Amino acid sequence: MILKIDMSGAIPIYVQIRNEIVKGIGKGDVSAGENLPTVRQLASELGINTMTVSKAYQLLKSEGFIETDRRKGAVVKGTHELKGSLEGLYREKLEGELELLSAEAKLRGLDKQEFIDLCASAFAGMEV
Amino acid sequence: MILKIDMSGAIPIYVQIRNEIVKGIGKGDVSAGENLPTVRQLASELGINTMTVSKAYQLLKSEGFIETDRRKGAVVKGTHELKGSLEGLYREKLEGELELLSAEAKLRGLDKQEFIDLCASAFAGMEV
Amino acid sequence: MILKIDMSGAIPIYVQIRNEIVKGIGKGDVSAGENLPTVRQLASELGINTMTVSKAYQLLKSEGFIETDRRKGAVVKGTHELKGSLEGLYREKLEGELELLSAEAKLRGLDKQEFIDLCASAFAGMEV
Amino acid sequence: MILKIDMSGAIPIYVQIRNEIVKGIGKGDVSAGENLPTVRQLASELGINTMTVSKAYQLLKSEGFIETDRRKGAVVKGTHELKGSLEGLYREKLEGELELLSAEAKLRGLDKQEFIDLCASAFAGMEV
DNA sequence: GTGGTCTAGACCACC
DNA sequence: GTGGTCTAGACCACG
Repeated sequence: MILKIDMSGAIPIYVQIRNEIVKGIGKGDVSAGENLPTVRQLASELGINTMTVSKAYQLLKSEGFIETDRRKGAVVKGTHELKGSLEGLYREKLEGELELLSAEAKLRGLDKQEFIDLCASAFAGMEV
Repeated sequence: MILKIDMSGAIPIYVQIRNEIVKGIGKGDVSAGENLPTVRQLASELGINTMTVSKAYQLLKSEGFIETDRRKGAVVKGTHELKGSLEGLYREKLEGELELLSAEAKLRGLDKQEFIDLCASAFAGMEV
Repeated sequence: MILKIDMSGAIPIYVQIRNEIVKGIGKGDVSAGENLPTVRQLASELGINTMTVSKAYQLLKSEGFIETDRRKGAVVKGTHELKGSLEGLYREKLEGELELLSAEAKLRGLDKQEFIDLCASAFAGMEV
Repeated sequence: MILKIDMSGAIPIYVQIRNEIVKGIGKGDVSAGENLPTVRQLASELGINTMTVSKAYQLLKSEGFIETDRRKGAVVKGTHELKGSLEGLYREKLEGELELLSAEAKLRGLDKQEFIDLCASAFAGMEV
């Protein structure tokens, strides 16, 4: 498990870790039922504080992406277990972010087709 | 010019203002050459400090979305004046964000078509 | 007399006018003894307030670059009349600015020769 | 880290701080990878508000001279990481400033050789 | 009237 | 501990 983290930059490290792991699950780098590295492992790999990693894991857990078991550590949950939870709120948030991204894309000179192609190829990267 | 701002919440107010204005420009609520409200106006409308609004305007200025003309206040720039500059960096950032969004969408149970439809309708909401 | 003015941007318009005129005198576009356009002329050409132009002329006068005569308007002074005045202060200011420019040039990757070549060609542009 | 700041005077304090730090990096007073004083430290040394220092740091950051690492504070970037980005715009700005300086130098009675010597010795003051 | 700057003091998230 | 954010109120230069 190798994560791209930008130590400087505005986004908090624990959020970056969370994001990278969500991407990793989406891409199938780690599948449902598999273990995430331990907090200590990941912290030492990235050269950061264990608290920071722990915070990321707690975030992932609270969002329903993983479960933490005292014996097995952090385990990725299946997609179907996630569906339906917070459905409405999530949709709203997603739509808001897409609205912002598409506004910016348009102002940067992308046309509709280019934008949609980018969206499609991003999603395609997720397919197993 | 009415902006939806979440006073509590993690995203800094000045970033929210920036985002809302980018959306507004994208949708055509304000067109190239038109004025944004003055710093004082917007600040009093939103019930916040002028410096917070000023910070948002400076951010928009540094990103090339607006200009501040000493005589006319803040003016929206044309879309074409933006193209090309830092093109590559922007693409990379956009792709990264779409990757994250599509990973999360997939894990939340959306299929490819649903995701793309959402992207398309977000872009369609922008000015023709 | 055509001046490049950036209406937005950090530098006050009257300072930009002052700078452009100093460059113009240096290049020989206007020679010692010649007239500058009247305040009204220049203001209408640039589409700005007469007060702004007037302020620029007052600045040039206070620095000794021009003289204003009620009958003849603003007249460019000769180089020799300028020499010696404020000699020490000017040198200090110039050295300070060159220090900053060379620091920045170095950090931007220019080597000494490139920097000096730029300085030389800038000065060469001034020779009549 | 001691900076010469002119509290009264036209140039904003945060710009002066930025300029002094750029010079400091150029001269090698602080090298790549080294830390700048913390915002609070510098603010109390200079007897000014933290926000003013913060503004200077953000400016330096936006220009690519420093990074702010949440763990280590503000860190000077290597010179090479700067090269190439916005190269053209920078050159234009530098040439414009040199044009103004050399025009003024000529009108103040400096000849070409004197001017170039000043440029050369300014650059020579920078770190080898 | 505008935006830009600064202060003094405060709170917060991050690590 | 750090930098980031925000406030309330003020002053200034610009045009």
